[in-house]
Amino acid sequence: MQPNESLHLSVDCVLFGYDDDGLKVLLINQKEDTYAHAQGRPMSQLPGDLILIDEGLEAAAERVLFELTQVNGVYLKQFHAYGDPDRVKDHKDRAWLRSVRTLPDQRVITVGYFGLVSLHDHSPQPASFAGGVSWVDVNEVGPLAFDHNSILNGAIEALQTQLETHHISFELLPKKFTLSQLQDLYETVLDKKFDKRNFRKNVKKMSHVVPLDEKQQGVMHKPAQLFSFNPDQIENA
Amino acid sequence: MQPNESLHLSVDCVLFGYDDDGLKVLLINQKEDTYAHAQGRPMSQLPGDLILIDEGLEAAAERVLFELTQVNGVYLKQFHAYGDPDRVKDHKDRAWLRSVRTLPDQRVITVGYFGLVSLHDHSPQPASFAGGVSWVDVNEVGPLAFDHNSILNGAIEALQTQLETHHISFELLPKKFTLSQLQDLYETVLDKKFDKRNFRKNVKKMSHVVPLDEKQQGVMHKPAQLFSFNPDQIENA
DNA sequence: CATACTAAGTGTTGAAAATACACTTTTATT
DNA sequence: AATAAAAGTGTATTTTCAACACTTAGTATG
Repeated sequence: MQPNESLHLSVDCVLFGYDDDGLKVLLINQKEDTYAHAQGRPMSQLPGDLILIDEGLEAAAERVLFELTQVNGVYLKQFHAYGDPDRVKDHKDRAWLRSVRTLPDQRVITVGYFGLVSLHDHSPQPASFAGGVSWVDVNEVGPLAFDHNSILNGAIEALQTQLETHHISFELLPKKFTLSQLQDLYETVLDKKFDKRNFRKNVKKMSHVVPLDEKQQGVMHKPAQLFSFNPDQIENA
Repeated sequence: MQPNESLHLSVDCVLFGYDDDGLKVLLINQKEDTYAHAQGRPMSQLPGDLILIDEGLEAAAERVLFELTQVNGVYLKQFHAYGDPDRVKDHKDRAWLRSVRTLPDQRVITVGYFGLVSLHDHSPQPASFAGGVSWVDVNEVGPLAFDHNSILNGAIEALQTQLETHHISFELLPKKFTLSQLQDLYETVLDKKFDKRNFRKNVKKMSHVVPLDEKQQGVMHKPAQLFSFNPDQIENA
């Protein structure tokens, strides 16, 4: 039983951002100049980094996210660990690795976390070191570095199942929202349509969705009633 | 961003075994003599080990399982990674660590897998190196080493949700089984009762459960019809 | 001030699924 | 032949899910 002398561990964060425009994921664009004298082309990738030696996994995910988005206290959930021995060995990824890692040939196991933010009210300001940072519609994500496309897919699946089993929708919505916004969210994330009346019937049964004494403003149609989530009623079990 | 020079990664396997007697989990009893000249008492723990430097996570889980049970090709599923920096620092666990690890102070992150076997027909022969190995009823598990009690709980939860969403029950049953055995399995794992007639109605709708031209033998009551699973009909999605 | 535009909001009906419930049958044993 | 033990079976009720179209409240425009 030989020990694993030399093996690195990282976290990768799939940060989902939602607004009326759709579901986005935060991607990092590798710096162009990394590739000035190397083969390969800059690609996008998920925000991730090696964990610190005394840092918990969730703490690492929070730190990486904060460093990249300045956002704190978002919903974060581990969904899968990726440990293929060759997952960072692909030719296309070597130039970038050489530019940022002291030991670019080292095997890296990564633990995937997905995070949820609303792009409505607190729009996170992506800190732009290490190349650009951008929100990309989940349906328009091109090829990513490493195995990040499968990590993204794993995160999307995890988000979908959790949206149906846990009460997490409010993490993606503004504090005050309309029922149409809530329905759009479900339709976007689960990629299916719901009947408006049936959807509203179900919402009325959810004790954690509470109507406010307030209406939408500045819209050129019948203003919708606003709702919010009652944190006391949310069982996150 | 200091790198994680020195950090170990292991897999821990929660191997569930099922028979008419209940749901068991495979535990390893730490060797008594490890503690001859040390404080602390021998405890039970989950089978787990450091992964090899070129080994995938799932491959590592398969290897550990094979080394401990001689069983190959069992259903194995990753469910969670545990990375608390102090998870192997507890006083009670130090004597054992010193006896088996070259670097007992090293932080270890572990990835949990759960596995399923039927104790009915192929009863795995626990290889008995590293102390005894035993099947313990999941409801009678005492305090385990490290954070293995929470890992076990995580595995039980994962098993429960997967039993309801995926078709995995046959992994825990003999190739030929009765509907009462199937129902008992569901009741044991999910810890709730089902109505016999309604349960059977539901089973009849499952195209992957097929009746055989064969009956139970040697029972002193009406012999039950035997069923088996049709692998072609099982969508593991 | 009337009209048009836009999305909000609202109930009912039929079909399907889930639940509750008790007696008869088949085999082995004595 | 009687008994014991679990297998096997059907119906009625309740609940949930699915399909479906018009009216309302506000803003903008002529």
